[in-house]
Amino acid sequence: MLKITRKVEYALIAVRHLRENPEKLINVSEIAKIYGIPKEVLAKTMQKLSGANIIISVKGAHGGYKATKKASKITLNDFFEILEGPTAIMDCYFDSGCNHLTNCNIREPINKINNSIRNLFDNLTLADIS
Amino acid sequence: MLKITRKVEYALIAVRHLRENPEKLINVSEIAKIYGIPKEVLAKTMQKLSGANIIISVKGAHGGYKATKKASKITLNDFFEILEGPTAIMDCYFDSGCNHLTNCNIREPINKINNSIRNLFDNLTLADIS
DNA sequence: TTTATATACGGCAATTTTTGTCGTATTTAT
DNA sequence: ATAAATACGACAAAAATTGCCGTATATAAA
Repeated sequence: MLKITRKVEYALIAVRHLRENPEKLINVSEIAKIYGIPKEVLAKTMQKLSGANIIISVKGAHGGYKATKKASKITLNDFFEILEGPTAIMDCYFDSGCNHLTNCNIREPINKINNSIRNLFDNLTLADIS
Repeated sequence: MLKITRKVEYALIAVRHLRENPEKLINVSEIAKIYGIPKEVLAKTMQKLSGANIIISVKGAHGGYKATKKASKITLNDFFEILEGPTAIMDCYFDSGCNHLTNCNIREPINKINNSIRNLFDNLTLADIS
């Protein structure tokens, strides 16, 4: 529990790699090969990051990706939410229904914990892990 | 991602319930009914908590559980680890192998984040959520 | 203009993890 | 004895994650 997904792990690795090589345009295959990541999975993840302007894509032969200036300022919380949706240790925080529990006595403390975690990730940027 | 499991959720609910009723001995069926939790799942979880001396079990007819004094001082980190093992956002932190990535560039930052999260949960006790 | 190489995107299969169910044994109050 | 409770293990079902494939589009270079 409390794990990040491989998708996020791959994305962190890729962004760090791009930021370490700010000049070059680097393609998915290259990153996938270096770190032993399945190419297609990484590709889709990169597309999401590109859509969120964390990285820039160049199509066609000799194309690839490079990190944007914005990248360094992205918080981990934003990064996670771009890839995985809202950060919360329990879904009931964002669902109104909470259909499993007819009578919940821990919603408030859970929300406090959620806020603490979100606060933690709000204060870390991609620059902090690159 | 970054979710706690139902097992932990159920355990938090149950412990809070026991702590709200410190006099009585309360059985699994009762808690399961009140909160709409599958009895067998909760039962197994309670057994783990009992093994860790967070709650006391009394067998036989009119048996049940009640919270120990120790319970209030248990940190969330300990609580989570009793039920789910080590707290870490990536498994590679505890595995030595990390067989998926031949060349990892984010291990250090990940470890920092792990430490931050563990620090957060080390400073919250069951009393804080009861 | 053709070819090779790259991103973009959607669907689906395989795997892993989580969640829930069942059966049996043991303990204890009545 | 019987009923009600915990203790424990095995397995089934469901959900989430992870990986793979096919196709479309864009672009550099031959």
